[in-house]
Amino acid sequence: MEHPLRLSLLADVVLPLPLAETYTYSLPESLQDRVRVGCRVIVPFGAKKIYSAIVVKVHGESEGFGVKSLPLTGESEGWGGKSLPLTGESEGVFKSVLDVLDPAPVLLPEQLWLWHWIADYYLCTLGEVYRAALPSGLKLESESLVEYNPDYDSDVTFTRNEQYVLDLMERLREQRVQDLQKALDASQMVQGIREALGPSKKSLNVLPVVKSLLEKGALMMHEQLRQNYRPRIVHCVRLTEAFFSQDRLNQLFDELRRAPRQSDLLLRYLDLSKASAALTLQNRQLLVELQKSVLMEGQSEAALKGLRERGVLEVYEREVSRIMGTEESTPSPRGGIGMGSAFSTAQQRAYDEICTAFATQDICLLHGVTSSGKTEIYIRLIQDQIAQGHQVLYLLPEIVLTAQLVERLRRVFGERLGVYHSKYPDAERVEVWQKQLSAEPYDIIVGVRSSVFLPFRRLGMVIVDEEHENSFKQQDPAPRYHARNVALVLARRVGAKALLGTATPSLESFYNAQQGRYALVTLSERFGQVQLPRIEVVDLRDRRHRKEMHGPFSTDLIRAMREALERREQIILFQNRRGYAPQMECQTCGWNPRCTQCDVTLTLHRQSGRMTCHYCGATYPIPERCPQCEGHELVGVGYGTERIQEELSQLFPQARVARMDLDTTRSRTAYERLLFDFQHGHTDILVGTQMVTKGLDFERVSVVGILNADTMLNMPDFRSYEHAFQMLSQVAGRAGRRNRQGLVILQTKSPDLSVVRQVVTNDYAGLYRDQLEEREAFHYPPFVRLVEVTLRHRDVRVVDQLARDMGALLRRQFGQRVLGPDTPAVSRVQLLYIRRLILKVEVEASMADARRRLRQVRDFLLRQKPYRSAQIVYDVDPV
DNA sequence: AGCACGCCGACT
DNA sequence: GTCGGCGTGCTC
Repeated sequence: MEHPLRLSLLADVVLPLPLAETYTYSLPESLQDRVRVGCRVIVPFGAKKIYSAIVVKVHGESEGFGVKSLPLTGESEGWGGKSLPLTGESEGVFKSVLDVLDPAPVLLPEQLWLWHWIADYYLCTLGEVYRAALPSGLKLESESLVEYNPDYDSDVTFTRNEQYVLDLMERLREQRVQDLQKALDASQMVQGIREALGPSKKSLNVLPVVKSLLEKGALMMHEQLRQNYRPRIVHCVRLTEAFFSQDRLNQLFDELRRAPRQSDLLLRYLDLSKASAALTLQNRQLLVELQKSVLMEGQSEAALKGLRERGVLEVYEREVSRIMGTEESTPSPRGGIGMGSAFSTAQQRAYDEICTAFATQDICLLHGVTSSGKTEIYIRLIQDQIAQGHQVLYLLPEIVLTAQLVERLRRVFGERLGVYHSKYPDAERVEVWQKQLSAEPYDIIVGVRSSVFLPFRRLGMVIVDEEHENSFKQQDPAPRYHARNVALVLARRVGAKALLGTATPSLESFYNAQQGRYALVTLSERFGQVQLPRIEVVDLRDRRHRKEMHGPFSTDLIRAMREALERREQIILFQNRRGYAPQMECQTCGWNPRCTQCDVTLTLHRQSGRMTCHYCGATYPIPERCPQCEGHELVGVGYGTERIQEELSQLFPQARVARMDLDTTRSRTAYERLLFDFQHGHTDILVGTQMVTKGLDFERVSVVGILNADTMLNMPDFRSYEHAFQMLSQVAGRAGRRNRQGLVILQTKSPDLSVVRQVVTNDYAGLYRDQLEEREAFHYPPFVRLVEVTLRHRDVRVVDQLARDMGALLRRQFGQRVLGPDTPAVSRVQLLYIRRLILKVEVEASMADARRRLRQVRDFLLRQKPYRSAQIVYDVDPV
């Protein structure tokens, strides 16, 4: 450390890859003072790739020798070729950092700490956390480009395929390798060359051809970092200072008498800039700045050129935020904060209780029935936080498109509010991220799951709305983290308060409240004395028996809908299956079309005229005849949202019916359109999946129909009743606003289940009591912690053997805490066979120890020959 | 996750 | 005899 001359530094970095280790790079002197922990750097990795990596540690060489992961074999070829002396003193041992991307860290120390916590707790790698945490605009990855070399040696000869690809490249000049295959396939289609290539070949594989063309020098290849994020630039026009005086302008108009176009343009400029000045007031700069595109509408470019040459106007570029656009029309009520809207006495009491609770406790559960006005309470708490100079993170589940809520919060908080949502363009998320790091960050962020990763310098409170929602738990790619729990960990770390709000608390949270770990505040009164809806249970078996079913609708439901339509009120129908029919069946022999890659029946989609696998997304044409018996009658069995919509149109031809499910809400705009239409009464009946259950507030919904509650009640899951209660209560809560009690028709084959009764009487306490008792008796959360183990392999025999081996190994470690292996209901997805084990860890036991053993078991098994190509996935606290 | 290297079947 | 399939191992 005391070498005064040159201390060469090393940086440990995290790559955006699922790798367990950090990697060490040397820091060229020129970069040393720019690098800090939390910065992004560009590093080469492997033979050719280049990535942006995050610096997690900067250290001197001797210290850096802790990188045991380096295989010090001494005969590494690729980088430097030097042997690696055990002292690690030599240059060339490590590759160099190529560049530093950020002048200041993009991650604050708390974020990095949180990354480590997540990787450790959820049994994943830092690289996986990195991938989830940063918006893709901040994650750079190189791509290979092939380029046509016009100067290639004309003596070389080419095969027919080479010549073909070369001709293509001569036109394209430069192309991403991934795109070249597509370009080739497309041109083959057009030219019908397939036959020329021989009938046996499905399609020409470009990679080998490109490789030989590279060797022959006809193509060149290089790696390029793709910059995904570009700031938005607008061109602005302003009057130069020389012409700020009225006299000078008058003189100018004289000069311009022969140039009417220029004169017009200048007049227009003065006009428009004054107009905008009138709106924005007092700012002298804004008085003269105008967006070029606005100014130039219907004007001539030549006139602008003339005025620029005279030095009257100047054109310049300005970076603008995508987030607010340029319309600053929303008045930002900076002074309005602290006013607050009128609280009901119940709200005031709840607010007071929360404040009192926070004096002694850090986490508070707000249990408030649907429409009790929780949002107003949040707003007041946010205002308090802002007044104290703190920031607030407001988390909400993925599915609730934030539009309604954001609109409401925007009215109160104006530009102090930032929105972080996966359905927004990535560039906007990058800007939110950068603003958080700036000197003037947002005071409140409303965001989904991934916003727990955003940097905050002064976080004072986290609000988790709809805390019971499962979409807070990331399912598929690791990290499988629960944003609510991560937010709680973050809050504790930075000393912030946490408020969990919901009408139907998760069992875990309510249990924590009962145990005194969380404060509990209850709000049992709907705002404005609106009554809870009346829930009518309709026994499907009985109605079927009495022939009172019309397809999926009982006569009870039809009557309720008809009456609502006559009163010009709106209806929401909930059916938790998308598509037309969840299954198809041959009328003659009973055959069902199944997915070739997954162990499931295919869902019929009328809209696309195809059959779809809801597990892998594959689609198939509808066969003309049954492949088993040649029969012609293949019919859809059961009801999806698409079919419900169709039946409704027949039942009520005059009603306007809309459908809200995954298929109709692919884009944010489509989603918002649907909501807008419903909200403004352009739709009478809204049919949908879970999406319609989530916190949407509509004024005129008087009837809610749950077409078939049994799909939820029969789930083979220890949480199925809890989930069913949550979902049914939430959807029921959509009914009956203001002046009239709503009506919910709940259709089920099991009307006598206790959970159905509890939904009807809104008896959360009853549900909680029953479920908790069961959880305790059968050792489920919150009495134990679960880790779900999923094994996948292409070969059934291998996966079965692995499942047995793993079961044995885990039992040796954990004894009877291991359940399984089992074969899940859907036993094969995307050609992979699936097995499952569950580990139950007592809450008193050391989870850290359990995690360490789980890691060991996984690493051990994946080193075994036959299991190398297997997937072993741990899901900590599965939902 | 890429990607390169290496070992066995269906085409020239 | 080669081309090209994907199993296996490595990346500072």
